[in-house]
Amino acid sequence: MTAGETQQDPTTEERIKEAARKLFLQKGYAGTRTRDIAEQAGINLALLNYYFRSKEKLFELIMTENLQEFGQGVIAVVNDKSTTLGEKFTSIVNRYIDMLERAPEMPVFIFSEIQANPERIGSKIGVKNALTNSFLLQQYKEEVAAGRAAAIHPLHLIMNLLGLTIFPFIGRPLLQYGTGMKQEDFMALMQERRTLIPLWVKAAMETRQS
Amino acid sequence: MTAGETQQDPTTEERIKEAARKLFLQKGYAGTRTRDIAEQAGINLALLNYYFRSKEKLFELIMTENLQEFGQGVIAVVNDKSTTLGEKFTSIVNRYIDMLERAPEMPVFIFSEIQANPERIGSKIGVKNALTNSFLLQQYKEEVAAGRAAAIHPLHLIMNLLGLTIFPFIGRPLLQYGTGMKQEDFMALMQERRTLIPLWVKAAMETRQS
DNA sequence: GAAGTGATTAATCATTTGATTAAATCTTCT
DNA sequence: AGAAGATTTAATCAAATGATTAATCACTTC
Repeated sequence: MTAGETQQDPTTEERIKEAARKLFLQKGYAGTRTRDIAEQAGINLALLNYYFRSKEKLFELIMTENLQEFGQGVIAVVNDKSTTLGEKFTSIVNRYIDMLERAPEMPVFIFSEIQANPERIGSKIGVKNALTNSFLLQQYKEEVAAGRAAAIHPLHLIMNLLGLTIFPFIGRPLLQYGTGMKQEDFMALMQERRTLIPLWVKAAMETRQS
Repeated sequence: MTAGETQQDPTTEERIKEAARKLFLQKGYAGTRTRDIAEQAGINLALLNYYFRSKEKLFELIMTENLQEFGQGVIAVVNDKSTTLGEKFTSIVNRYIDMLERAPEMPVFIFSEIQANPERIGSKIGVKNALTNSFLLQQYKEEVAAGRAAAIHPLHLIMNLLGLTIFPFIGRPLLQYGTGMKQEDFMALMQERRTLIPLWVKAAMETRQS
């Protein structure tokens, strides 16, 4: 099994990691028992410690990967010199919606773990000042200078983009319950938002306080 | 101590509830130890069970109150016959920002508990179909009929309003870290959003796909 | 001031939970 | 086949944790 695994059944180590990812994302660190992970992975409890030393270590691995993936949603885009501001909006929205279709629990997982244990996270975050020096910011400033955008704090833009995109997934259970909407209808709305959100963010960028 | 407590020191029962609220909101159900609650409240561990029977019961109390308060952010507003659509937007935004200044951890708490344990919540939610029959919805339909709003699904509007308002608080630790921004600067942005968000939501409402 | 009642405490219980150990099984190489 | 090393298992440990109990304390009532 050692090397060159092209589409083989997953290694025991991978099975554990997969099970851990699923349960941690759903139940959080404190809400997940190592025994649940073992059962989910179909392995003996001791194997978890054999491969990953401890629950804590396994969690840190999962958390780091998720923070990484989550951060890439913006980082990979904001410094692209070859795209317009509007194209960046579209790209970020699409990246996040793609991601959230695969792992809708990710945002709640990340934000709740940060809220519960801010100190534990610190080191693992790679977004430090990713926005303040970005090319996106520069492009926005040009828009403002040219009078095509209102001079609001650029963090408003980022909040708008992420809030409009990510929040529906965070609030989905409640929103769905509050409207009696079915799963597939909800997902259809998310598809509409791929094109709507960039338009809205641009419109917001041009809105001036009267 | 029995009755007529006007601004007295809180009852033991209240102290426990306050401590529980604080810790549950921050750490979640699974992450909170009854001993932590007791310590935080400055009481003996047994008193928690004396007053509230069990951790579970105490949690349900806190959760119900929070869901209630969170739901009132929209429910109390959407059926007001005396306000315009725009006034409703402003009212909802201000209500949530007020709420989130008091309890910024509330959204993450609510959504993560729902995600971790959807079945336990079900009964406690009072937002069932609160939106589908609301007066706000009717007002929006009139705007569409009059050609003053684009004919998008009204849930988009709600998502926009809540996403723009609530998400910044959910993502605050990450956003703050990612920009190196200080606490008070962040809060200043939230004050700006009180007036900006209603404008943006209205602008979005009028945006048509080209 | 004794009895009664609710509030509070220290001590303890039973279970859960993360982790470890020692033995068993499987794999690989010769 | 058999030694060597990696993987897996069942059993067990120690600490943490939710809950209970029996005793003590504080206050009221008669």
